[in-house]
Amino acid sequence: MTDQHVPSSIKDPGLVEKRRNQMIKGAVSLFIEKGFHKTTTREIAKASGFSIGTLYEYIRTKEDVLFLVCDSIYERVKVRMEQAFDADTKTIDSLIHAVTSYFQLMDDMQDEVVVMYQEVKSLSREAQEYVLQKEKDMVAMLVGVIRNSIPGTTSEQDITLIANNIFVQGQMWGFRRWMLQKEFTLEAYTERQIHFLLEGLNINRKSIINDGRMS
Amino acid sequence: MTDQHVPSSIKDPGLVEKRRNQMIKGAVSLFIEKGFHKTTTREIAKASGFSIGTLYEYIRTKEDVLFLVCDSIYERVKVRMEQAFDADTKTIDSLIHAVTSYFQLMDDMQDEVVVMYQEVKSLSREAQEYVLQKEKDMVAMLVGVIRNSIPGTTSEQDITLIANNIFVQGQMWGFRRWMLQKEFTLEAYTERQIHFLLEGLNINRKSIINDGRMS
Amino acid sequence: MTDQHVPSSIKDPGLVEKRRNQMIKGAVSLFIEKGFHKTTTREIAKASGFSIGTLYEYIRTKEDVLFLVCDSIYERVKVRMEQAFDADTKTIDSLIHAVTSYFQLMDDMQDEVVVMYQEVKSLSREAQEYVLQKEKDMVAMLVGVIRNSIPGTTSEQDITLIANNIFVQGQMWGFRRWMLQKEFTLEAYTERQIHFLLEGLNINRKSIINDGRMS
Amino acid sequence: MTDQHVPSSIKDPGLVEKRRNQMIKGAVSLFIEKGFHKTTTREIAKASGFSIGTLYEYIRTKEDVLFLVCDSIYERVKVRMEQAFDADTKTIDSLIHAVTSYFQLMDDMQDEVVVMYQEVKSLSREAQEYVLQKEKDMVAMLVGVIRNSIPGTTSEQDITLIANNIFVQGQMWGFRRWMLQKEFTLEAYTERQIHFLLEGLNINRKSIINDGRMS
DNA sequence: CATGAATGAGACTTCATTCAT
DNA sequence: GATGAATGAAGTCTCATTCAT
Repeated sequence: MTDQHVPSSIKDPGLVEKRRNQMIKGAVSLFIEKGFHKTTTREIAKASGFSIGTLYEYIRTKEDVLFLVCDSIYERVKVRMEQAFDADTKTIDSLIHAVTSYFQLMDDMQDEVVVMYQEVKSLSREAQEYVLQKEKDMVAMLVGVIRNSIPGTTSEQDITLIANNIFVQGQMWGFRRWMLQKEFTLEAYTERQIHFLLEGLNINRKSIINDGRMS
Repeated sequence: MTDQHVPSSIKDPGLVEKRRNQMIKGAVSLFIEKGFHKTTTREIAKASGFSIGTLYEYIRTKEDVLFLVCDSIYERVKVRMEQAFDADTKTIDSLIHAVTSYFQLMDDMQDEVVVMYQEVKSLSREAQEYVLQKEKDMVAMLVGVIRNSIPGTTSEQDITLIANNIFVQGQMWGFRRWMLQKEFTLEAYTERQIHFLLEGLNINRKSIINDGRMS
Repeated sequence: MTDQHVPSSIKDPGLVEKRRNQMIKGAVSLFIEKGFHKTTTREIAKASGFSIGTLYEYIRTKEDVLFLVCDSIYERVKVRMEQAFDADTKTIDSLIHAVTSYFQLMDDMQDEVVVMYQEVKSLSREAQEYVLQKEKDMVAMLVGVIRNSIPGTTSEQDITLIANNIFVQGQMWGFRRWMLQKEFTLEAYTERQIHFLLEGLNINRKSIINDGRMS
Repeated sequence: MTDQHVPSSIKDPGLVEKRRNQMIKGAVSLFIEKGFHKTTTREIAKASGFSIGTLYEYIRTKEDVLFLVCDSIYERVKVRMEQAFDADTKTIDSLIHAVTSYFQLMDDMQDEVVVMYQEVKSLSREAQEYVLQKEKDMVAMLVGVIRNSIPGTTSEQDITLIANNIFVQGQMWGFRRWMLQKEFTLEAYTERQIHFLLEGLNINRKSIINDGRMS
């Protein structure tokens, strides 16, 4: 869907979406490689496969590219989280599944996620608040899963804290890869984090063996 | 001590240290306010209390300022961690004390820590590796405390994981302040994180009441 | 009549004229509002009611638009001057009538006239000479009226000078509106200028009351 | 005197004045040659004898150059008018002298004056109002001379009108040079305009021969 | 040692013009 | 004939860095 937050001079919405996707794809890899500030608009244009003039038909400002990139990453993460979290079962397994899926997702998109968190501060206050909301939505999803899966005695505050812990543990798999990915496979990392999570909640998990791998 | 990694044309080491401290102090607040890339060298010079010409007597490039700033923050964090972790006691209380002290430290220096992690990627590869080593040292300190404090049956891998978790939980207090610091006081945050930590380790903590507040 | 000085790729002369009239109308108001240089061709196209592609079917360059605009203004001024100056009577009243009509005209078209004189220098030398000729024609018309209306003892040089004075006094009503139109109504301005004109020529004007208002 | 309306990053006011004078000199000739919009900042820098970077140490914006140029021209005109108008004598000769001097001035500075009036509209509203005030001051000077020199029966309105007429007649010597300077010498032009001026005022001037030429 | 004026590479952005549909 | 997406030359302005004083 065409992002209505960044106006374009091009009228055809389908074209706008297509070109912006090219743009995001090109920009993400550049941002991963050298960061937002060291990437020039000409490089973005070239990596997107069109001229600098064309680039500016689809955005107003270099910062718009960053916004589009961040928004797209958030969106992709969110969509995949929604897919993974839709289990109706209210068992501990659905929490295990959610965490496993989320960690897998953070592994798949680690470059994007790392870049996004490093550069988001370069957005305008407005734009930052916009993406912050998406972040809150995602934490809320995690909160929902946890609340459904564990004994009702846990306080809302504790649930929030645990959700944040899980959220950040997913991110740290990417941010601290130089340490963690030398010591753990993703599977081992996931297993141990879930272990401590459940122990922390005093849940006598039968088995973590039959957790599903997410699609 | 004068940082030997950044050469200066000035001979007097005492002067170099003095000027660099002025510089770091000025630069940190600018970086916190507007980030490294949006801060100009002129602004740094002015905030440091001397001219642009003088600034360049004490550094070679703008990146040197960032390095000095990151290094200084790491150093301050490390020093305070060493002070807090020097307990010889091998009890669970020393872990509790260490975590509490560390979280307090992360609260005190949250602006600096946030800035440092956001900008460190702008350093050269060399410089990044240099500061990464400090990061590893700090995690190692945490590993040491944990290993000393808990039953010997815990695997080294688990200890590493727990150290990383604690480390990141300290950082997230600053990074996610917009969420956490609305829901928790530092004390409550600390208490609950320690609670889940010990539960996760199946430690039947007597009391967390007598944890020391660090200096 | 289609202006043959600016070629068009469109064959149908009626259409060319129609489109160019739309174009001139749109462009004039833009030029009045923001000047030639700050007006973009896209804005001209939009104000004209067609697309940028279509605009370029009827002109070759942006400068052509300016030429068309200047030419159109000159033409409109000239036509109205011809209507007002066609009196055959060789009396002082026809001079009074001519000046009155001309000032009225300059009042009606002050925006256009101001814009034209401010932007004409942006035309090519050729185009400037072309419109300069129209200017000369208009002064010549004034010269004709003066020569016919006043005693034959006045030198040709003086007549030229007076024609230029009148010409410029008409323009200054628009150019210096911030001063003159605060102090004078158009009627008062006209009356006093004619007064000094006739006094300067030592003409014992009977009455200025019966000067005609032009259509 | 350093123009306080355009801030500079250079601290030494003497240097600012010196460099700005270079700048104005270079810019005026470029503006005369090709107009403000077709002159690039790089050309201005080169014509001023310094680099583009240095240019921007002394101004914020290209428009600042135009403002400095217009202000400087106005100031030079005003200073010379003050010198020429300072006569205390309340005779018709002082009017004659003033007009003669003013026309001479407009002849000397015709290029500058023409450029200034053509480009002043590109200034911001603020800046336009600032220079407009100088224009008003100059007209007021003319008004003062006229009021002192002619019989007291003339109305203030008429004096204003005459002052504006003289003012514009000076300008038109430059603006309409393609016509006037082919037909008149400056002396003849001056003589005939003064002739009509005095006749218009019904002043029986003794002789215009002994009018002073201004410095 | 300190200063700050000078430099110019290079960044972002605009916009007149073209041309395939 | 009409459209509007694509182009890229060129413009304004910034800022890290140098060096004469």
